[in-house]
Amino acid sequence: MFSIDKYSRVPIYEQIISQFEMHIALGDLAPGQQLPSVRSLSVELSVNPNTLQKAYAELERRGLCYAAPGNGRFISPDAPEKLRRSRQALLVEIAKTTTELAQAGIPLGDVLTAVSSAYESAATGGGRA
Amino acid sequence: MFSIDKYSRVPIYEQIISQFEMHIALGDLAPGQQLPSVRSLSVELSVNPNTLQKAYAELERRGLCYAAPGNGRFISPDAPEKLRRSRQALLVEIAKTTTELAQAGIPLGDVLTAVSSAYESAATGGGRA
Amino acid sequence: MFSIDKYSRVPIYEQIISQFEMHIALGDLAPGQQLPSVRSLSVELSVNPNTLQKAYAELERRGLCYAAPGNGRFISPDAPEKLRRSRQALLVEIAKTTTELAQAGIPLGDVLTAVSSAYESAATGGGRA
Amino acid sequence: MFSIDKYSRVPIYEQIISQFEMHIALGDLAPGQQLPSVRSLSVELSVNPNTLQKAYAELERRGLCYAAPGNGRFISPDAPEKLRRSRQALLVEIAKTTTELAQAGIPLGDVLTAVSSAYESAATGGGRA
DNA sequence: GTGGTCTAGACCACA
DNA sequence: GTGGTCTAGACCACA
Repeated sequence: MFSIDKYSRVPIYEQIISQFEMHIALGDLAPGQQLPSVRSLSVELSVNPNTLQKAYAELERRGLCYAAPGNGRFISPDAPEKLRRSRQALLVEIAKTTTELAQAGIPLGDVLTAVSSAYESAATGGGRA
Repeated sequence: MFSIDKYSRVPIYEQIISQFEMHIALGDLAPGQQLPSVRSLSVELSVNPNTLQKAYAELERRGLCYAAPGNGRFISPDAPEKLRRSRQALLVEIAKTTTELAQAGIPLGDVLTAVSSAYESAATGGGRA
Repeated sequence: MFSIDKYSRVPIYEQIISQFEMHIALGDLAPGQQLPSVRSLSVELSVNPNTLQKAYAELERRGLCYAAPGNGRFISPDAPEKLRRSRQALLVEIAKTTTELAQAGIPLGDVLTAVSSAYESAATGGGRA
Repeated sequence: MFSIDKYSRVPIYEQIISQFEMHIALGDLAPGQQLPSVRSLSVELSVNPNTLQKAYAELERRGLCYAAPGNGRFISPDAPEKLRRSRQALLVEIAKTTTELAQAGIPLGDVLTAVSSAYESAATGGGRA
């Protein structure tokens, strides 16, 4: 369910967060469902438990899961909703910035180039590239 | 010095902002120079004073001019530099947002579509549409 | 949740902005939560919709909320963080401006007077004055 | 008329600019008056001619003096006016930032401390400190 | 229903 | 005269 690229420039805990978010968005992980424990997943992914702890803490901070001490960690009831909204917020934000760039007279080509290259850096992280 | 298209889909106050920025960039409006008063320009352009106030407030927020109530409004001493810097800042900002979108799993195509369409709306405005 | 003093010298829209920021800082308004609509809140506070629109637009500009036209307005996912960062940024900004004032030869006393009086105007507003 | 502190953290060319501005503000240097040549002043102050050239270029960029090639350099007719305006702009700016800090709930004491310490750093530059 | 823009016009403070 | 705020109310796009 998860795959980590240890050689990517994208930090491992961010890779984990992204993948959890993706699985929540796709419905593979539904509200109420239990997440794998830090220990079991750290073994499965050959990742340091601290790294996983950091990823889980961030997911919690984002309200996507919650911990029931002694029982484990579960997907929040409104996790899919939260995800949808934060994507929407990001798209609104990029549209606004684009408007200002257009007003400032920056050519569309320059903007698209900036966006594409930022996307590439974030997505690949250049494992082999 | 200014021309407004009342039938454009680009809001009037944004048209005014763009044109002021252009004149500052070109040096037609130099630091220290006085801007036309809200009332006089509103008459000249046949635009409501409130609309002009909104445009002027945004220019001021961007640090391009400042108001001396009772005396008028003036181009900031460092307006040309602010203009250059804000372009840089906008490109940095759009790169950051793009990174977050990438991490959220939004396909590059969707991002580029959003950017292009926001750019189009800002730039054209379609006189007759 | 909100209280407006119509007789304060602090503009109504600034009172609204401050109170929203406070509620976000305190966590009363959490990321993703929907804000009251322009119209409903304008009725509740007996304030013109335009005035509220102005306050909401500024909150949005500060990245604390975003609008989904037709759906409503929501607290940004990273609003609490934005709030913290903007405080830092403001302190950095005031330091920069102070440096320029010092270089321009303005006495420290004049600067402190200007700052104090601006602070007073913003904070008090003098209900009965 | 000029005094340079070679051990200050404030760059020498900035010290020179500040002092020219001060003399213009006080009227010691009136519009139309000729500035000392780069060479003569560099000898008088025991400063590298390049440093002086940099200061003069900046004064020119700010519209406070102009070069008449072959004849020397002169204070601009509107130099005092320019100075007054840029000070005004800075004071307006610091008032605005202060207002935002007040709105954000930063105590006045913190703001005054930040301003004072920034002023100190700029003014003294800590020759001996 | 939601947000966004614009006009018309009053009123205030400041100089 | 200058800028700034506010109300009242129309109208648009979007869903």
